[in-house]
Amino acid sequence: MRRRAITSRDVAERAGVSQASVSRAFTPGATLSPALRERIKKAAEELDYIPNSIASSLTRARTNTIALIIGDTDNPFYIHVLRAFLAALQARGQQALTFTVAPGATSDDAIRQVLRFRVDGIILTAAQVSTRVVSLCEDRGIPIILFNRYIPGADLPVVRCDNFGGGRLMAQALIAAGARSFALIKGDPMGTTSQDRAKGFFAGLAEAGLAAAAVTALEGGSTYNGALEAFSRAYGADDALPDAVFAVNDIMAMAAIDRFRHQLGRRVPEDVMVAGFDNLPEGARLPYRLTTLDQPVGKMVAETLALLDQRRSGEATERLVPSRLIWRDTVPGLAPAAAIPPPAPARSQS
Amino acid sequence: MRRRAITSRDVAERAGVSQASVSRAFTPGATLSPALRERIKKAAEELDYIPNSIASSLTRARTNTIALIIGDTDNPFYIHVLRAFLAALQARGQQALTFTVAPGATSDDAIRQVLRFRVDGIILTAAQVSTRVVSLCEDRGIPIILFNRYIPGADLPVVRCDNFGGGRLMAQALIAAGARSFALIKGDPMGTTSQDRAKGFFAGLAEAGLAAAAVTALEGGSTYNGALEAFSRAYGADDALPDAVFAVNDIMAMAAIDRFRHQLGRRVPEDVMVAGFDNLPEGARLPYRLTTLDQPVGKMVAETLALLDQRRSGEATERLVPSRLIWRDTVPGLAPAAAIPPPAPARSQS
DNA sequence: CTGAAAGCGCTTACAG
DNA sequence: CTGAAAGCGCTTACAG
Repeated sequence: MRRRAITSRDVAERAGVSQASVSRAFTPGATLSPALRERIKKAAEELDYIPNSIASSLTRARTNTIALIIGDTDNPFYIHVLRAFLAALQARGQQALTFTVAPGATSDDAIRQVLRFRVDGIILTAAQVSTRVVSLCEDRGIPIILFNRYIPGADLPVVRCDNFGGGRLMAQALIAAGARSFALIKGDPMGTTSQDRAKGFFAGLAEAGLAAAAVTALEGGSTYNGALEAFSRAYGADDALPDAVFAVNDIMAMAAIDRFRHQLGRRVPEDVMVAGFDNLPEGARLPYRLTTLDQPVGKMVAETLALLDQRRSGEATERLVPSRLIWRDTVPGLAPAAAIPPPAPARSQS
Repeated sequence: MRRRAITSRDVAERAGVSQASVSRAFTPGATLSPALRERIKKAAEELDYIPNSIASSLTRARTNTIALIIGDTDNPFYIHVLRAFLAALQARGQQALTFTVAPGATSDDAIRQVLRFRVDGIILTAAQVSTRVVSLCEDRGIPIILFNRYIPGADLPVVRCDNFGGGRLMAQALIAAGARSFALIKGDPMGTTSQDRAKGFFAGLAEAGLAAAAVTALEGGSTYNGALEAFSRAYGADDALPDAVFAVNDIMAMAAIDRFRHQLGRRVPEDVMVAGFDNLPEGARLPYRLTTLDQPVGKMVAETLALLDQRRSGEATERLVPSRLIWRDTVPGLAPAAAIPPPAPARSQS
């Protein structure tokens, strides 16, 4: 039943040429007379020949495969990032070896796996790595690029949003909207993204002369449920609410809105303003109409792949992409709702 | 800079053994004296040796890699499915080569790619294939398993939810809740999933003596935005609403609720009942509290991997998994809200 | 238990 | 332009 696979040698025999010529017929750019090429293609077609790229990977020492390691699949933002990478990689004709890593866990195991496969590059999203494993990659000349995260010790190329700048911008915006007391809900304590957004937010407040005492800090673990619990513990039925809540990502901002509206019967933005960060398509929908900061996923993905192409794994590079304020309805009064561009989805409409 | 990779030969030299013994030291189950094994492991460690699985794939004719082809990343359900597969595959020590396919497009190109890579199996989710490509897989002994879809022509193993039964069940439930006029919104016109749910729904109505005339059928393309547009066209501010809406998936049910509540100012369920299918975690949240049918993703994924292990690619097998009614707040009166189990997330809380 | 050798299916200098 | 041959880094009969 499971017959031996058809190889280039079988095709060669049928076409009456050498095996090397068959290989050339399937190698773009190889020199081969049109006559031979045609004869070979015909024989290959008749035999349903499909070249074995495992074998070609072995000789060329390139697999045409990129590893995608994603550390926070609970945050829809990284799902959109994953979709964008998968689409972009496919468009480039590259394969994607996808790994997910439990939050908090290190991606060392995944990377060791990936190293066996001799991938052409590694993209690391919202996940941790040890410097030990980073140097294993460097020794092998396999570029590893950080997406929206940096690692203080290691000197890796990174593409990230200006998280600090975004946090600062949002502080200014909320102050302009009249807020003077705040809650800030943070995400992954190990993640530089959450930390930088929080730092930027505090910096923005400080510049306006508002003390850190005006801020209640909460931990939401970057998930909807984590944030819902944090808000439930922090704000009961009779508690006074802050003027504004800044969630370091949209999914936690959505949890804030749900807590206030559906469990406490408060109004957003009249009783409490809420703002997020990411510009998820989900946050743009009618139950939320969330004011947020846009992370340009498409642009960040393109920058990442461009860095990968340069593959100077030695030189550290940083591509900082700015975020942009998106005014919707959960913070009052600064921009007409109609003027707000919808988020640009990764590939199609969500 | 990029030095030659360390191979088993280097390790052999350092340990003073043959290259074959090094290979055995890294092959579970191979016979090798403990003394040698230890000496080899030590040398390997010192050299940072990582076995090349491209080479081993070539000799063993197994890559330990499964292709995941997913055709509808706009529907969050399939994102949850993808996450579940990635987690399960990793737990089994297998790699996942992930492809997305644009809705409506065929996965033939992706499968041809994958065939070059000599994957150990292909899982096809919400995507089309041609019978031509199916037979290419069969010829090569590569099992291909359909997840939540079947292909009338081809005789492929499939794991799917009892979509017909679920649609029928929901018809009965809505009738029991008092509904007599209905809107039904369908998804991908090419997808058997959407079709079967709709058929089951009509069957359930017919059994209760309700004519198909009591149903307004809409096309939502399985997306939030597609469904929102369909409802916007079908129901304006002054239009009478049906007693109940059955959306063939949750994401379209969420669009229905948003349209009615936020754009038309109607109440759900008082003015119109809404039910979905999938039991998305998103639909369980406070703004929706959606009544729906649960698809047991974890179980379906486990069944799929079990089928893959059998890899009798000739025999067609069908694993039908039942769905279960989840009563929440968008259909009144049949079960206490507190008694409803939350959806079981793929890996952790969403 | 261990080693020498053949082989997996390609690519790519090297000749001609 | 084309072919014969070596080689990529493993695994696995086959001897000993």
